[in-house]
Amino acid sequence: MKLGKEFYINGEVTDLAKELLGKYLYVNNSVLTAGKIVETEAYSYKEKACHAYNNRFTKRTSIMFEEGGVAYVYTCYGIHSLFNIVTNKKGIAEAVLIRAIEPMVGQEVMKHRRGGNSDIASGPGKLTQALGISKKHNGTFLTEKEIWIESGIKVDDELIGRSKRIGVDYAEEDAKLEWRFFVKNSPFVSH
DNA sequence: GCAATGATTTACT
DNA sequence: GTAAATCATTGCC
Repeated sequence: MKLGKEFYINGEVTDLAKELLGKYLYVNNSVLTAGKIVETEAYSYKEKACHAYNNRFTKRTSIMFEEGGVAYVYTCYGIHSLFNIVTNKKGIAEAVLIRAIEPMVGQEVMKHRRGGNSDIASGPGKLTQALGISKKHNGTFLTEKEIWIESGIKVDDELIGRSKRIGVDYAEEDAKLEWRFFVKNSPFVSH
């Protein structure tokens, strides 16, 4: 069942990041592809690792201030597109980064998009490549029919791992926040 | 206009 | 384990 807007608007961003584990991410751009979310990270205007830290409002971050339920896609290291889900109410800049999925639908297409590599979506840049997500999806409503989330299996609390976020060492004390969530023992989380 | 720098991946030693 | 690839965004001049 497709998640409605209310899911993205209510609740703490860290709780949402955790709840997204086990749900299904669908992308339909000419071909339908989907996977189970197995790794996420939370970002908030309250901490330094976030692009919109301290309500920093630029052309890029403006999308994070929108109402929850839209996609925030941006380019990292000039090469990779990273896919985030904007959460919370309009004016509150928070988002969940999707870091890894377990391929479920359209695996052959995803593998082909990844250059035949069987390591399909174990990382934020890999996942967008496999699903065909690019910057043109920035601002896409997840309540529409191009990208959406469906409720999946509930991941048992005991199977949810928690750690510091990846690649945010520059964020000083906020780099220590344990805002990364992943499914324990899953071979599909990032390396 | 210009220089600095990543919410990464890949290939190599 | 380490390093190169590679460019949009940002902030400052």
